[in-house]
Amino acid sequence: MPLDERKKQVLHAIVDDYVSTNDPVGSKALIERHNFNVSSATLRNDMAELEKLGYIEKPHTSAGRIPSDRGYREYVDSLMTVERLTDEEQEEIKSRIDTSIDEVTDLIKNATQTLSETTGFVSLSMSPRLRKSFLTQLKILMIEPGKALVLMVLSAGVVKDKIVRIPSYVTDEQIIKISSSIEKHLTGKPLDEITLITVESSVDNIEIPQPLLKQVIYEAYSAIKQADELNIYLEGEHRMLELPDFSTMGRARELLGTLSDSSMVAGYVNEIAGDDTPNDGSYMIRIGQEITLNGLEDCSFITATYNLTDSISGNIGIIGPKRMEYSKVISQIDFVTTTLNENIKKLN
Amino acid sequence: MPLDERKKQVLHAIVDDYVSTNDPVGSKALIERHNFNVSSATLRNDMAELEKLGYIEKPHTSAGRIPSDRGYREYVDSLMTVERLTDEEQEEIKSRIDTSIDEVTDLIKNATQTLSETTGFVSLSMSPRLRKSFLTQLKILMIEPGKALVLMVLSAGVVKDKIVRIPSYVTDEQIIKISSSIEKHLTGKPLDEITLITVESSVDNIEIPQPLLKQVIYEAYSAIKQADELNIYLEGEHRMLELPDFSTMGRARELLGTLSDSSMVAGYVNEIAGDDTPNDGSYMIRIGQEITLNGLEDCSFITATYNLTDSISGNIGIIGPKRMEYSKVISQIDFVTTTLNENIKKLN
DNA sequence: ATTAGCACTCGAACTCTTGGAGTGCTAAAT
DNA sequence: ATTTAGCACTCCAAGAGTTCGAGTGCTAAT
Repeated sequence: MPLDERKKQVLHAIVDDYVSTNDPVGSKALIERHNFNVSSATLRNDMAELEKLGYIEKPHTSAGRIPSDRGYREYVDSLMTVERLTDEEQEEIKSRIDTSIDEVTDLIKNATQTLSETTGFVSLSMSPRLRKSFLTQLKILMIEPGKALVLMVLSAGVVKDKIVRIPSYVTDEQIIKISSSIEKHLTGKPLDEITLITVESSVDNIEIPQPLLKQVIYEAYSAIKQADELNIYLEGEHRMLELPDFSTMGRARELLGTLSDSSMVAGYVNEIAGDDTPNDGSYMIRIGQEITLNGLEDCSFITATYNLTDSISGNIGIIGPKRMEYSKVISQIDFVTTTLNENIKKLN
Repeated sequence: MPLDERKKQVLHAIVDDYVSTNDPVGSKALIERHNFNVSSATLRNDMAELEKLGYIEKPHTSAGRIPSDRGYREYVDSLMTVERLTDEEQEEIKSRIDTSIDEVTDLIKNATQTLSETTGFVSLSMSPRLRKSFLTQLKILMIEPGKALVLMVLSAGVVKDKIVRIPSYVTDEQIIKISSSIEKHLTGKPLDEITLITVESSVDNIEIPQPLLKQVIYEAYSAIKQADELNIYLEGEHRMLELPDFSTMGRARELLGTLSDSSMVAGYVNEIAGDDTPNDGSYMIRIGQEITLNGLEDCSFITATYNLTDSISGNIGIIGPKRMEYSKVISQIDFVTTTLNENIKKLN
């Protein structure tokens, strides 16, 4: 049974009021603050109904109501309207984003910081998933005997490198040979199509002792694979302590404890980013219990997608209390992401 | 007036008890827990004296005493004895340190994490100060038109690189020329002796248009300078929330807020690392108000020095509550640092 | 379907009380 | 000159009790 118009308004109002006051909202307060042309008793009936349907709940018998996860979900999906930021707000964000940065990763970091500052929440960004990008250059450079640098340039203009250990008697010439041979065969290949076998077969007819060759190749391969790893960057954890929602030590502790395990968070973000294909290419939301990470039951995740190229993208977003101004936060994320994308384009 | 023997013992006992119980300690409790062969009244007199001298203080009239910053300082400087860790504790630490890591920065990170885990406090490491290290290789590699990678290998075996923008009409050959010319002249020079002028003069007689050359050189120079920047790595901030010392939101907020500004912390650590020349090459301590960072009035800093080479070193240490088991923590830091140094050596 | 009225609930905030651990001081003992 | 026993005093922490107000659900009337 779909909600009738007034019930929708009531739910909308409850979410708005609760978000702004942080107090459970009661029927009387609702009447005072909004122009329902009915009495509080009527609202009480509506609220009882909304509770039965699972949209709102009461912390205890004689308190007002607060939105449940489902209530927030309904609000986000069908009730709210996302407004554009005002010109001032846009200006504010733009001014914080440093346009002089010329390395993509720094650019993304900068946008992430901006996001945390403007929302007041934890922000995060995930490195682009590079499995679809392809190698444009691969060089192995001798650093000193026993130590080499594998340097890769990927299609997105991303540069990755890794120091690898090699047998100390491998010579400069041998490395150069191996390097150019691998490069010749692998250039243009997507990262996820490169396997140990591909790498090995790319150096077929080189007159270098097998075991030695094997080891160098293995190191080169693992360097390539490492370039494909997920990287997450979290920013502004301490801001969570400012929020009344986490003003009890227990909650705060659990939350920051979980966030400190960044690879766990990364895994989760990656998961939800894969789940939804963002409808209009915009944002994905997870609310409260929908989040499977420990200690984030009172949080919401909102992530958007930024693009390095048409096919290579990463995520940027926030983790905030589920009691947040979704409309505003979404438009902030949206604007930051848009600005970020523009700046990335300018770099190419 | 130096403290007489019993007063020293009293102060020692007060610090020990307060650290382990987190309760202000009174004369009776002291008698109960320690073998002073005097009455509580005598201890009361001693305590009054110690208070007059500024070693201890009372939170309020009818509470026990707690050590003042000065009291901790006395304890650390002259009272405590640093014990070796037990074999089990050493084993514990060793097992957490991953010996298979083969990149120095990862090694340091790993040691820092271990330090936070074993102490339960925030740990930190500062990248080595590289100004004294010298260039062993410098290459500029073309990535794509308009984009190049400056790659530096420093004497300590450290590899640094930076993507730089260059005019898009600079050709591969030109870059190679510039690169090898800079490398030839700069190899062997300590970082802090490299100025823009040095770099410029190293490419004196190259037949490349001046303005273009200038820009490439400037970028190369700034890449070199960037390699010399201080980098700090902080780990385990969330653990501070577990401590009773920061169980009030206000303190916790302020603390984490300050720690979130890592460049500020870096600046401070650098400062104190420069202040003291560690006597026996071991650790430096700052207690309570001695720390000039906001919100760290109830903390102590302990840092030690790790060495990449004889002349190149960085810092590793912890930030914990000033109410900590100094003796134990110091030996933990000491052991982690020793282990780290050993592992670094193994890499060379 | 809506509303007025009413009895009932429950937590937040306050006050009050009590108990215990601590102190400083004084006067006697060593 | 130290040390100690004794005592009056202080003050916080914790628990118990009280009050207050915003909320609720239900019923009967509109």
